Amino acid sequence: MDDIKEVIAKLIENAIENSEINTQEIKEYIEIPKEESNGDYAFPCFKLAKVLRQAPNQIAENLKNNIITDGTVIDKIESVSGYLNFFVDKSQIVKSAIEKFDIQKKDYGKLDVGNGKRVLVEYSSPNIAKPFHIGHLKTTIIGNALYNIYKYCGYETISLNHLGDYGTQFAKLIEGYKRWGKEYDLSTNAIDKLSEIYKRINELCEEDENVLEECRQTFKKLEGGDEYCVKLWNEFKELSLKEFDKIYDLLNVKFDSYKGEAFYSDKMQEVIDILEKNGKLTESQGAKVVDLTDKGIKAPCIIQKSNGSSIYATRDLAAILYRARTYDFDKCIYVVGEEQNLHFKQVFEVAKYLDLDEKYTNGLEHVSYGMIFLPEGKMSTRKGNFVKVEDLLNESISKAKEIMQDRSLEDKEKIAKQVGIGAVIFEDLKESRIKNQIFDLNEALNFNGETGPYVQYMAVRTKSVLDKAGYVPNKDDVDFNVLTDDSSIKLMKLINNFDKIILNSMDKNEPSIITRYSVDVAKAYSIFYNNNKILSEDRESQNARLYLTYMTKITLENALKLLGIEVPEKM
RNA sequence: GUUCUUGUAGCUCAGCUGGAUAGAGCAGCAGUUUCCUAAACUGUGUGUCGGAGGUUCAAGUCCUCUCAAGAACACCA
Repeated sequence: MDDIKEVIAKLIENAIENSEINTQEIKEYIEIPKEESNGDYAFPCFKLAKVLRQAPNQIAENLKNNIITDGTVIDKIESVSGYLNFFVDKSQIVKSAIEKFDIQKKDYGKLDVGNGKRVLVEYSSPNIAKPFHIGHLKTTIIGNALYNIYKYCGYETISLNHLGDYGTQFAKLIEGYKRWGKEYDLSTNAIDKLSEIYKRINELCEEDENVLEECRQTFKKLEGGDEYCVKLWNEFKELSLKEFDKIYDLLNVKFDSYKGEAFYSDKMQEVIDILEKNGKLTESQGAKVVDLTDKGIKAPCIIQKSNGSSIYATRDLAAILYRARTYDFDKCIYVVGEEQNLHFKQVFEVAKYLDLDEKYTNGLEHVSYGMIFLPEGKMSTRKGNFVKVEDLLNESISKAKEIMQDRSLEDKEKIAKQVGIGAVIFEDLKESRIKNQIFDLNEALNFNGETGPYVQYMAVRTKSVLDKAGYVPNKDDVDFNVLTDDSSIKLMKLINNFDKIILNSMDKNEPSIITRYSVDVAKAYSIFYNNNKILSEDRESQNARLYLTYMTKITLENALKLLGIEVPEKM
């Protein structure tokens, strides 16, 4: 339908007796009216008022008289209060949309803007030995969706799970294990027990400053490669990964690399050396820092603690060096909560002092998202008030099962999983990333209205209609005029927008744009379905409607796939 | 205190890079299954777009100020 826009722009250009305004400019001004009664395209004449020294409504009126629509795709033109409204021949809209779809079919919406470029997506990055709660869900789900979206746009995409497997917290755990390890059997529910130990040692640290100091010393030992500490650390890590993989399997999330913070522990010295060489390191209160006040950041970035041990900023910097060399990335995005805004601002600034090519430092981007609260407040692993992802998913799955119990379906187990998990993923991708969210179980388990199951249901519906028909018609067998009613046109126009939606979603790193779009398509199909009998004796109209059903099916499936949601065969 | 983010219907949120009468879902109420799956569809809303100024032919959208909520602000990540 871009071709139609082009035609309109040309028509307008030819009608304007002023060469200062070119087609490109006009094309940018052309918009799609919200109200259908205002046509398919509209050209606001206000911007021309100054150039042409005429009132907008007069310009519109003149243009209307000067534009010759004979032999074009334009049915009629109306001039309404400064707007020039274009009504396009409906069958042309249908034709244009179908031809565009037919080129790609199953790959509909796929783009090539990223061809030859590589993007790294760091996400999930849970802390070892801590329960995977709903606070970690957003980064995992958003990151996975972005990974899919970039890939669909032609990028070579690499997913990184930057495990939180380092730091004083570990030393605390080791200290706790030393004290009470014998009381726990780590062969089952390891994470629950480890977090219990973590909770206990934290309480002790709060009571006794000496214990905290002991933990800091233990961290130094761990960093120094102390055998006992490293052995424990490895054990904890393996136990944790096993638990995380259970959830990643459920969510169908995969990582190309699990290199956590510890991996960079021996790569930090280089960061310090380069910064030192470039004269960027200063001593402050015993610590080595990079001052960033000239960059408008008041807080300095700590590179080395006063006791000589490392800090996470240094590890992130080492990771940037490593990734630039290993992956030669064009873009490296970090899907991490907004509470780390300052941290990434600092790290990205300091990265510019690491003698890296600008390509890399310009490609760094923090994709932040809002916080999740429980109705009773902030979640805290230490205090033990959190909702585990595993529990949430299981609850969602049993809810799906419950709804299905009276239906005769095969493999309800599988369907319940697809629907239950789809609902949770969808819920997390529905709103703009940045919004804070108070977790509401009822809302998460609501399967009616603008939800995952709703969109899945519509996708399944397209499948069963096609199944019942037993064939997918050929493009050439479609009579475009069958699809010119309001509900068909609306659906057709929406489907035609898919590529623009994907591009927009990628540009903004905002999967919710696709989520909302999928609801729009599903809703439009539902209305179309209710208004039109698809399967009928009339072969002409059946073919046309079946083809639109096929277009809807592919669009919904691809949209959901980008979000990381499966479509069941039946539900 | 400083910086960042958010503020749109009872609740949760859309609102494209300023454009025509600000939209959905949920909750509520009232309807729709001899007809391709009712996880559906139809109808039903008196909104100071947090407030005040300003820019513009045009502001929910841009600028300034202000109020409220959340977050961050040196050796946790």
